[in-house]
Amino acid sequence: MKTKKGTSQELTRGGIIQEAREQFVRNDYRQVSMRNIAKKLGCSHGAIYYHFKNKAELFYAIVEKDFTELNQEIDDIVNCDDMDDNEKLYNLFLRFISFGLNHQNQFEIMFMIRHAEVDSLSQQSASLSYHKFANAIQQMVSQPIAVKIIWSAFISLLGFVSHYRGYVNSFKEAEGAAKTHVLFTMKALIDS
Amino acid sequence: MKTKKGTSQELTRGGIIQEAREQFVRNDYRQVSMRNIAKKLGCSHGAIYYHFKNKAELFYAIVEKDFTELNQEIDDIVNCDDMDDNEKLYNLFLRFISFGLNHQNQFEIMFMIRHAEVDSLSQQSASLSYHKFANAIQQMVSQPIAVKIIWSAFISLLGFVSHYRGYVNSFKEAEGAAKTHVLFTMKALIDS
DNA sequence: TCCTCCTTTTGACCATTGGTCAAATACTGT
DNA sequence: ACAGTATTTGACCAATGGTCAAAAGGAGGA
Repeated sequence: MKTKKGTSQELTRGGIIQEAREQFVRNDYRQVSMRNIAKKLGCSHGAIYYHFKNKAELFYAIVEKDFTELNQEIDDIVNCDDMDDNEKLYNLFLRFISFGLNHQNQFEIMFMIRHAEVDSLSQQSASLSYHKFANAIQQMVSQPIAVKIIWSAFISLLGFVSHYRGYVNSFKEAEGAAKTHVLFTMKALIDS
Repeated sequence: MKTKKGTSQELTRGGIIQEAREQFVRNDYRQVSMRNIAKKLGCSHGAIYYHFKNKAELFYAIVEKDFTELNQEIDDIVNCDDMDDNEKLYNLFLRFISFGLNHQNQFEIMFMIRHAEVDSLSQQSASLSYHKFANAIQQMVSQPIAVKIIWSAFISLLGFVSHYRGYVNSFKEAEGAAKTHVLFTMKALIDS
């Protein structure tokens, strides 16, 4: 049986992830330590290694969950009936940035920083999210657009997140600049 | 007297920087260790701390030098007489990306990653380079452009470097994509 | 040559990290 | 109660950045 202690104090994957996420929200991958997570959980750091092979795997568990959320958001916009294509595109871009700035450290690991430890795990998820994003764009634009151009648009949004992460604590703080940048990016995309 | 050993084996700021740069080119800030630099220099790691207050200061010394180079390149393009404004803009953007991908780890510290240790030092240089860049753009475009738009163009280029760093070892390997992205960014900038 | 003063350098030391693992502990089913 | 398995512990390892008293190396003067 995998289930154990029906009592109070159990150390579960879920519990570890929860605490790890809390630390991960505020600090970057390398600043968060297994020992500190353990301390907050009231267990030894060794115990965490029973539930997760290593730090990378623990963080990937978080990243994966959050990216499911991003994929869902993309789908929601694509399937929404209340907007025309232009509005959809605008919202898609803005949501992408919003997600990036509200999940800064997860985003960093997925799309920005190459991290030998985490890469092998995150690459697939990142690629999946990108393809959802690219497909969404294709559907929202009247004439077919070169893949290269979509890629440039993606890169452009990535740049926004890449720069503002660290300067800003949440999307709200950069909302104005984000809207400008989204319009900027749309202009290049649509007039192509 | 500051001067010492007229003999062979002296440990100088310059020598340390040179070795540090070599390591910094291949590895990221946190992967480079003072101890390894010392080992390659044939001295103890403590000795480096005599010449540099800490790791951040050592790396800033490198970063600063490289950014002087970037500023120079920007000036060269602005003052060049063989190109019209559009060509200049194209080259400015491409050179910016080129610099970013050929100085990945320096660039990362200057424009991308927020690093409490290094930030206080690098902020000024980064800001200076950005302003040179922004002014150059203003000069190359016929009608005056909103500051916000220039900022978006900068962010867009930053995104390119931000993503390709780590996937690619030098500008050459991403040249094709870079050209596409530069044209993409110019389109948004000029049609504004 | 020897002694002093100042500049460098050393290497032991500290705290902290990710990770491992044998041994101890807590549970579960019988 | 016992056996067997699922967890936890904490000592241990190899790194890291950083500090600092002590040692070494030089230059100049007597």
